[in-house]
Amino acid sequence: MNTNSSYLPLTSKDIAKAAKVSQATVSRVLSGNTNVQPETRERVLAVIREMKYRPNGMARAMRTNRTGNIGVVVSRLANPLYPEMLQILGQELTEAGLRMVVWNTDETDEGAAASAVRESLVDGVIMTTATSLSTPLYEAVMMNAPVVLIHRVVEGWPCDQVSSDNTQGAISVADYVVKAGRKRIGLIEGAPLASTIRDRQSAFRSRLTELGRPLDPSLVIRVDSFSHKTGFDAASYLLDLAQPPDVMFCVNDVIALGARDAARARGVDVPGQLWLIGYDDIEMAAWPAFDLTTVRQPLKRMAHEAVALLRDRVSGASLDHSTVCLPTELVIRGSTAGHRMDR
Amino acid sequence: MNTNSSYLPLTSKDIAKAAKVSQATVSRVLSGNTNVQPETRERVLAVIREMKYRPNGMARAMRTNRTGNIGVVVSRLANPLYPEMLQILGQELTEAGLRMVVWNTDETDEGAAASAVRESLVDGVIMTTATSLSTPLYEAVMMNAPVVLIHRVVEGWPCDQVSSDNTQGAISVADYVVKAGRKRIGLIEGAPLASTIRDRQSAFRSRLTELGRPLDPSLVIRVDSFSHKTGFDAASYLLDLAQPPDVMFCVNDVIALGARDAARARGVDVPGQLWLIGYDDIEMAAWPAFDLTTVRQPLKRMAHEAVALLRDRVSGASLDHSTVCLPTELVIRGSTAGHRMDR
DNA sequence: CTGAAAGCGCTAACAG
DNA sequence: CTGTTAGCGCTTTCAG
Repeated sequence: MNTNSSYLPLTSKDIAKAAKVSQATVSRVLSGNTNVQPETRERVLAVIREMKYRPNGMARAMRTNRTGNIGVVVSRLANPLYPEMLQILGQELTEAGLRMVVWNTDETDEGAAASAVRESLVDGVIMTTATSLSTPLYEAVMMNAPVVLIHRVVEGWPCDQVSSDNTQGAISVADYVVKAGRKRIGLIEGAPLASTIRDRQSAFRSRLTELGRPLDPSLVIRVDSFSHKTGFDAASYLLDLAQPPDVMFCVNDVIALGARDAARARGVDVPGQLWLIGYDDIEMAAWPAFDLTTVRQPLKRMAHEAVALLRDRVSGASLDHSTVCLPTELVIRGSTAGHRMDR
Repeated sequence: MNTNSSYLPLTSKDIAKAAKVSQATVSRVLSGNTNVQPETRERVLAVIREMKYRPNGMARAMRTNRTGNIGVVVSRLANPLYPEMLQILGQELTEAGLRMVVWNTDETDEGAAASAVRESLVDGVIMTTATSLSTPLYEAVMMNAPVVLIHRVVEGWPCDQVSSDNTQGAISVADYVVKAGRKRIGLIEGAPLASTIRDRQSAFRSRLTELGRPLDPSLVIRVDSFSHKTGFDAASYLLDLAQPPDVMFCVNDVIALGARDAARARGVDVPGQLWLIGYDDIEMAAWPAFDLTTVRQPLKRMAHEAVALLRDRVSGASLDHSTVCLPTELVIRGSTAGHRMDR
């Protein structure tokens, strides 16, 4: 006869009683670390199993001052880069025995995350979308809340920061494009608020200048947000110029995918008439429909690093603030090479 | 001189002392609900602001037996449907003042989520990937843990379930395809474990039979997982048949996108030579590169419903278990209509 | 090795 | 309206 179909708010006290030990002993076998006589431990464990007891996490959290929750702030999940980061961060956190609470902020309001750290609802925060305008977060950082910035970083903030080398990535694109002899170089850029975007476009510009091929301002267009549609529209504009570019560098992949579709819609052959280069190497970039040359960020390593840093900080090892910057890789695909997938 | 650059583990007691009131009064102004004299309240609030105090969430959670965390289980975020669901669920939860903790299970192990409810680390769980094989979750449900199933449902489980009408959706596809006079009807199906998939493919089959156009088994192929690649491969197989289908129904959009790319890679014109139909209406389905006819699930309404049900259950209104099933909509795009985006 | 006892910071009666 | 008083379920000394 199964009787536990109703509520069973068991506590360690109940277990103690049933196992004829003190409540403290139950606690000891649960934490596993302290010395308990093997027989006693077995007896207690048996009762726990028998009664299907689970310790109350909140009580433990309150006592230990640690929830095991890590907040992760991403921006609109519509940009496939963020789901990918979430997936990877989730894996890393799970492996570390932590839970991931997600805030999806539409380019604004990381206040919720900042509050949550300050209220001890999460042990720390991994921030993928920080900018110098992230005021509530900045305050949290100043109060020594465990925060690590990943992907986007903010110079001067006293916290751990993990990024990839966006400057180098953009330089490799500039070098590639010039070496390939492209003449009319287009750029679809964005607001220079995020460090990633800023570094990419400014490095791209200055490298081109260095190479004696400064960007023609009429071939540069700025989008105010990152989506397939804005990329589509921006690329359409450039393609409709009397003298359209023969290569476009897009500051991220979503933009580039939109641009690819704009070319498709106009019957512009890629890479025949137009080369297209993105940034991030999201999964879709490799799909035959896009087959996009792009710059890959080492997301896995970045996530791993970020989680490690955050754990150190949460556990109070008050080391200095690290700034790690990992190398990127130019991934050449059909949107710039000679062959084409399109019929 | 800013002195709070160091740790400040303030408690309501500290505020009480500074505001010359009892600690209980501080608690009262924080919860806002109980009667406090306006002047007192103001004084306390002033001190709180002044000292930048934030109440300790864990202590509150322990007292109220409510964390404000809701677990959401999704499967591999590589399927764009899940990020979309996460985004929408996140919005709904945020609006309800709740936090979203995410578990990304690769088609397995929702055990972590089940544990978390049982340990009171989350108030409830929204499950998007349940199947009859989800044992740990089933146990949690049997113990009355607040769980709601969304998207995929499992017949017979005593918990709230929110789905869309996959049967009707598939029927509308069958009707559409037959009415349009397609002759060789292909199907890319999956393992019938998830209710969504099972309902779609079985309804599609039986409707075709009803219409006197039973499915030709040689035009059916089953994939063992859902990704762009598996869709690509499955479609490639069908297209390489001596007599390939002139329409393919894919049990979800990711598969269909892969199929679209397979057609592209082979130079098969869509919709000229091949019609393509997916299911879910993920954001990318509308991109010009795919322009996919598909069936839309009312995700927003489903999420809203699920969160509402979960809140009721968490707050202990021990109503009966609801099963809501919302209508779907056939969205016709270029992959079946007369025009084409491809050059 | 184990039990007794003291709280973690808060909410919620219960008196005044 | 406000203060006093109990704990929530656990971890962690401190004795024995």
